[in-house]
Amino acid sequence: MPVDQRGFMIGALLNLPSFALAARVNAALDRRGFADVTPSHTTVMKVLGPEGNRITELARRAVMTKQSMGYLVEQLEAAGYVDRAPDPSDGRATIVRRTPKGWAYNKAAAEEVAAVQREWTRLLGEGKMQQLLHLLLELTTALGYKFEGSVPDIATRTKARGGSAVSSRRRGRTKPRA
Amino acid sequence: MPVDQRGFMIGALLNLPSFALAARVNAALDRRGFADVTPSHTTVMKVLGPEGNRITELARRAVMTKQSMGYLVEQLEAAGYVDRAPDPSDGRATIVRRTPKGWAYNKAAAEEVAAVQREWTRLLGEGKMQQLLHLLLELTTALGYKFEGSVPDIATRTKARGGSAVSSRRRGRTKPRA
DNA sequence: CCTAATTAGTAAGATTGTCTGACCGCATAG
DNA sequence: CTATGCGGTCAGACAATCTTACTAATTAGG
Repeated sequence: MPVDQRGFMIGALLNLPSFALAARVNAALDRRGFADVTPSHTTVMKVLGPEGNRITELARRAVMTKQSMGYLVEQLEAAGYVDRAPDPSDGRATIVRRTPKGWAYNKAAAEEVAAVQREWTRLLGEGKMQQLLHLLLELTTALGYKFEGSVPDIATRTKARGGSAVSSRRRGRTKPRA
Repeated sequence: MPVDQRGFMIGALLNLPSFALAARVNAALDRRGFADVTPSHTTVMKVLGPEGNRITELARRAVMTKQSMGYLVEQLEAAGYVDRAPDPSDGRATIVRRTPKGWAYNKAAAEEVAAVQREWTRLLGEGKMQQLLHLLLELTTALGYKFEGSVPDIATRTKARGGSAVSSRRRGRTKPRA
């Protein structure tokens, strides 16, 4: 590619494979009987920890309002992927947890990502794929993400409200309270 | 991280930096006076070639319907980022092209991505960043993406309808025509 | 202990971006 | 020169967001 582009190549170079991977995995999960899980629901499943979490915590991790998260959780519950139990330590809170079906979804998703990773390993060669994974891990770690549980902890991410959820700002942050 | 996770690490390892980058760049562009460009509009600007393109072509590249693309282009035109000219070679078609303001946006976006890339280069070291970029370029090339113009040609991507745009399938592909 | 401030979650309503279906006008191939 | 196809718009539906406003439970400060 043109040399004068190298300075901002990182954008496309991260986005294109990321997008391709998501498309592949989503399509595969549809075929495997999880067609009722939309990309939005996938976001929820990604931030949902193995022991379950509160709505508010999920909303914070997914960088959306708790109302929006509540809406998505409601649908996931209706579809049988999660259930809600009262939090014994706090009467206001509910804990959202995976059901067996939710775990099956998780397993299937992990398998499909693994399948794509194997395919890409064939394309790139084992050594280069290992290098790539290692470098990406170093980058994500340097950016402050942690990989302790079965799911990356994105809770530490810079709040970024108004980073991805831009639209609202279009009409001027609404009025400063009546 | 746990070894048994390495098999599908690629998912998070691509997604997290990709997301972080997008958030950073969007926030910066907002501050620089482009707050009226939403993430959806950004998609359009990403697939819009330097010479301009037809709506249909843009829709195909962005993997969305031409109606949706028409809607976004309309807004970008109203906001002054693009204009529309009749295609001299085809009376039906219109060419969507960047205005000076559209080019300014492009320049600002490239600068911001470059700034993040420089920052990440400091975190990782020059050598490792070059390695990373090289490996990612190899991967995207192997996946069939091309980097000839100023914008990656994602036209060759597998159509993927029903990969990312899953929602519609939820209520069963609508009825098979009355 | 009370009261005030905070937090978890829900409710109601608006908005954005997307889709499908239906259409019009130009283009091109028999 | 007519039929079929393609570029684009219009109309209507809907999913996933957001904001504002609220209730109930918790925690902190006298």
